[in-house]
Amino acid sequence: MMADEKSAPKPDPSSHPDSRPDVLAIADRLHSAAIHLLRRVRKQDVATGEGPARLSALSVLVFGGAKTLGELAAAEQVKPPTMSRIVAGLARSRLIQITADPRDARRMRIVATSKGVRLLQQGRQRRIAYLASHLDRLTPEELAKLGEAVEILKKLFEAWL
Amino acid sequence: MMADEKSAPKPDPSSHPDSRPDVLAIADRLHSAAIHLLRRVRKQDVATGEGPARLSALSVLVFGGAKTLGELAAAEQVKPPTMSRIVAGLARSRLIQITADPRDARRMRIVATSKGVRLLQQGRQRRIAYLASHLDRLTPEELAKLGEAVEILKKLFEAWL
DNA sequence: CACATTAGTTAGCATAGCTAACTATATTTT
DNA sequence: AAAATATAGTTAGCTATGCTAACTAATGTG
Repeated sequence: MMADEKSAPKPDPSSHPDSRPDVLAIADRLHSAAIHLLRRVRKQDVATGEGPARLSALSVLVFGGAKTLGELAAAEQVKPPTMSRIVAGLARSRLIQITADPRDARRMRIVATSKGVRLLQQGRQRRIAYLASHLDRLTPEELAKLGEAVEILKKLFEAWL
Repeated sequence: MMADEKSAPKPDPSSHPDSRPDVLAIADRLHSAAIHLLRRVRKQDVATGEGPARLSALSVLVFGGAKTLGELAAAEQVKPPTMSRIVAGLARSRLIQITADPRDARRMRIVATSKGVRLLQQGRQRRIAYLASHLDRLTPEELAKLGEAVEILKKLFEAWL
């Protein structure tokens, strides 16, 4: 895990394309906050018995429907051989079902099984409940600000890649 | 990577300790936003030539000063054998310096070398600059809200573990 | 001094990432 | 239609990160 890295070195606006000098400082702390958040939440996933790459690929299938191996690899930003092994592991645990594509024998059609859906939803439930139990310490005003910030980020990500 | 998972199932306030029903929804989206953010920013680290575990351990040393192997393992929430290999890798790349503790020959004193400090700062620079270049699309108002939210999270984390 | 505790290492296992080289099927070109 | 090319996945083999169990070495403690 990254260390706290509280204080970034002072940005020098004259040598940087950013028009506003505080953007770097906010980027810095946002980065640090995201690391801290996930570091804490991820520990809940151990209870599912599956590793993070498998859980993540499974979530693509559960929320996005049937995919080929190549589509899954692209969605996860991973190379095909890597996804090949992840898929093999998920199949061994009976969390996905693989069938042949009738149009193109090279392709595989991958779907989550009901067991896969169940496992993912329970894991998600655990993570979110854990995070929510801590957010519960915040005041309603703080919570509202957090909600707004998340919406801003969501919008930003849509225009990112 | 986790899929988007936009819409959480409606929370049932009667069956959950949360007094406010929207806490779960905010937790859900905050979690998703953190995943998306780090997924994007982490790719900048490839340029350092070191893996994430080594960079993270190195950052603890750079920002926290000398540590023993056990202290590093605790800071990274990792078991000693894991940290043992991470430290070996960092030493091989001359990013850290290991000396014996004169008081206790079992302990090792680990510090970042100037090469280590340089590498970490450059990597950090890259990550933050990349993130900042995207945050630059936001309005000053949005940026300010983001800054507030980060402060709220920071405060929350301090009272977390 | 004998025994227990503590700090790190070694061995061995699993997951997860990569590239290079392969097989099998489709598509395109000649 | 045959040959060449392109595409989908797999296999083999490397590195890095995580773990537990079992070990060595040094320190404390009775």
